[in-house]
Amino acid sequence: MTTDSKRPLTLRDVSEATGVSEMTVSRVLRNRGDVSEKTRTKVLSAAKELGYVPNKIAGALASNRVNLVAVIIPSLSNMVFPEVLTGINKVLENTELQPVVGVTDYQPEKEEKVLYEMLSWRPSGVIIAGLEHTEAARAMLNSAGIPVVEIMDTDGKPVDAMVGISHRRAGREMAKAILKAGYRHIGFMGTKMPLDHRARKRFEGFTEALAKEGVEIEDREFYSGGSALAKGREMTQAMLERSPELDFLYYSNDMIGAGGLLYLLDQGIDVPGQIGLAGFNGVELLQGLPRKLATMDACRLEIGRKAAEIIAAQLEDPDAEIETHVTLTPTISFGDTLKRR
Amino acid sequence: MTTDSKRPLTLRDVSEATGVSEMTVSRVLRNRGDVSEKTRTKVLSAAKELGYVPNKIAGALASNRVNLVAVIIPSLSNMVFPEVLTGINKVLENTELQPVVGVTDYQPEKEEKVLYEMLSWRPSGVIIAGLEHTEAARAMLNSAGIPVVEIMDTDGKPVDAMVGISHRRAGREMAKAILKAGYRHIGFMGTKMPLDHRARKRFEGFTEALAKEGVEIEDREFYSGGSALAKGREMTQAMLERSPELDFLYYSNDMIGAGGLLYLLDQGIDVPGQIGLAGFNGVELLQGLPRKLATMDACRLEIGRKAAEIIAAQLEDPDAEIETHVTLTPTISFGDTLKRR
DNA sequence: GCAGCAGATGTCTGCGCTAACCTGAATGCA
DNA sequence: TGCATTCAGGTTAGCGCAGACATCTGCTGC
Repeated sequence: MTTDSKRPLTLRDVSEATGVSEMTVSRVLRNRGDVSEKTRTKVLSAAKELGYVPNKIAGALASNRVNLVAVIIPSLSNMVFPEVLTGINKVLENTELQPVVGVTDYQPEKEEKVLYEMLSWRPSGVIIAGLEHTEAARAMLNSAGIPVVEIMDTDGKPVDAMVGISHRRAGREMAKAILKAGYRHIGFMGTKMPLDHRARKRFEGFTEALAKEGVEIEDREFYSGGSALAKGREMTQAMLERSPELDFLYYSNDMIGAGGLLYLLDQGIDVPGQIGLAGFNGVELLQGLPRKLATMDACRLEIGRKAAEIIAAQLEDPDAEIETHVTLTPTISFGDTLKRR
Repeated sequence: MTTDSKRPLTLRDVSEATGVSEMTVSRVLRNRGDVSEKTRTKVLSAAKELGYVPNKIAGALASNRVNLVAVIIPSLSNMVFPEVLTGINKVLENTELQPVVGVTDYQPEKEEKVLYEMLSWRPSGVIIAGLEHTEAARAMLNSAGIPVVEIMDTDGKPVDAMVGISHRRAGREMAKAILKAGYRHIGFMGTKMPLDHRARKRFEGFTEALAKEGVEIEDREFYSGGSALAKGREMTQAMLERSPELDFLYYSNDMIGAGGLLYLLDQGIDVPGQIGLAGFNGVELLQGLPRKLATMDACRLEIGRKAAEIIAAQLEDPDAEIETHVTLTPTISFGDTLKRR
């Protein structure tokens, strides 16, 4: 079918094969301008026959248009960002735009590097996680001259647009719910991640709301690496041995919360009677647990969707009036682990 | 710091700011050729000052070199592909190469489209999941003139290189292990995915090895969508109500297996005495379960790593002798759910 | 003192494509 | 019939950068 040639094919090859000019071939392949049905089919069949694939690099340079949207996220290894990506994809699928993903591993310098690399491909927009960036990164975003949406978090000032939830508020709300349910001796477990600003903000909001009622966290532990589920188990065991008086455990994510839940059930401990539990994220996984862990939905899909919509809308009409500061409201889910019986 | 100008910056702007030629600026920014220390620092500081970001589109067109590696995978929503990506990243981090990810949702037409889109950016290599592609996709891969590595699966003929495991064999081995442990009444649960060829091949290998010993699967069920953990629960319950004589359940992935395990433990059923269980993938999650599910490691990280190494090696020296058909051997892990007491 | 050479820089050209403009033929309409 | 308009297609001129080669300087060695 295709002839394996040395030199990669260009418009000229297709043009020579059909006897029309390169420009006409270009028009056909892009569905632009008036081309007769006859030449159109002739060109298309020749292109297919040859196995011609347009060179977007040349096209982008000539037209100064690139259909790429840079998406920069810290990690792929928990389910939260893939779900955001799904939301982005859903929206961009209906457009000419294509997401391109870069991963930063929660490292600011790496974020800066990835951003630089991506901007050097002159994307049409940027979706980037978080509001905290190096100064250089912020400067790049500022002067890139393209729509920028910072996602996940709205506790801060964005470069351009932002879509997310207030993690501080999320922490506060959970604290209030816990206190309201009557728990008073609270332990906290989370990731050892000084650079996960969202986890940090949740924690701050949490302790702040507790403090307002004169309550303090009585024990805490942080982990890094390893299987989150197993870590949740281990940490929970260790913490309860150390601080048997605790009556509530707040986990910074659902995975370790689920580990803790499984451990407590194993031990025959009454949940939520003796000890209450809550996590964060509202991951789908929880649906299959023996008992539903209390959690708070992080609106991941919706964040991705909204962010992509903002980019798409701004590109379609740069002067359009668009809501550029979107704060979604996470809903708390009490499950079976946050209520006194 | 940076001045927000209308027109995007080019080499010329930096060149004018420093008084040297564009070419010298280009040389400095790419660390190529001899440039005096004095001009080097002058150029670098000017570039930084202006906030100049090179235009890789123009660079790629001029040099005919693109540092992108297309990575095409079916999904991001279970942990297997993200882990493959991690392996790829680990290797490419030490090179100039950059992965670019495309997702196909297990749809051949979408795969074809994504591949076309990616090839139009003229990447330096392609890593693509699976050996089954549309004829057009195969033709594109063939004539792209770049290294191609097909990953995950080695039961078939690759376009160029391949790295993976034999899923047929994986299914057979598991069947043998189950029979050897003495189980005879076997049920199967999996995803309703005619296009997940790897799951299909495992299933084929599995039934084939059972048949060799005169055993047949006595019940089966397929699901799609929803939380895998919850589905595992539901399906397991349904299947055991329907076929109480079963003494072993084989799940096509660990998530539903874990759901099944949790259900059985809830019910107080003796695992593995009364019923044995096994999944597939060796996901990290399992480490935190009350009982370790038997499973088979799919070598995901290693597959990603190897694939990236092949690409990197071929690009470094196209004539190098490289092992291009790599079949890894998955190890079976018996856990606590595959042995008669 | 000058050939010889390496280092440091500039000039010119073209990568493959598309925006913008141009041309010639066919058509419409008063 | 004459002129405007549409259609179908061609021509020209870059987009921003890097390769190839040319140029110029300063220095070594004899």
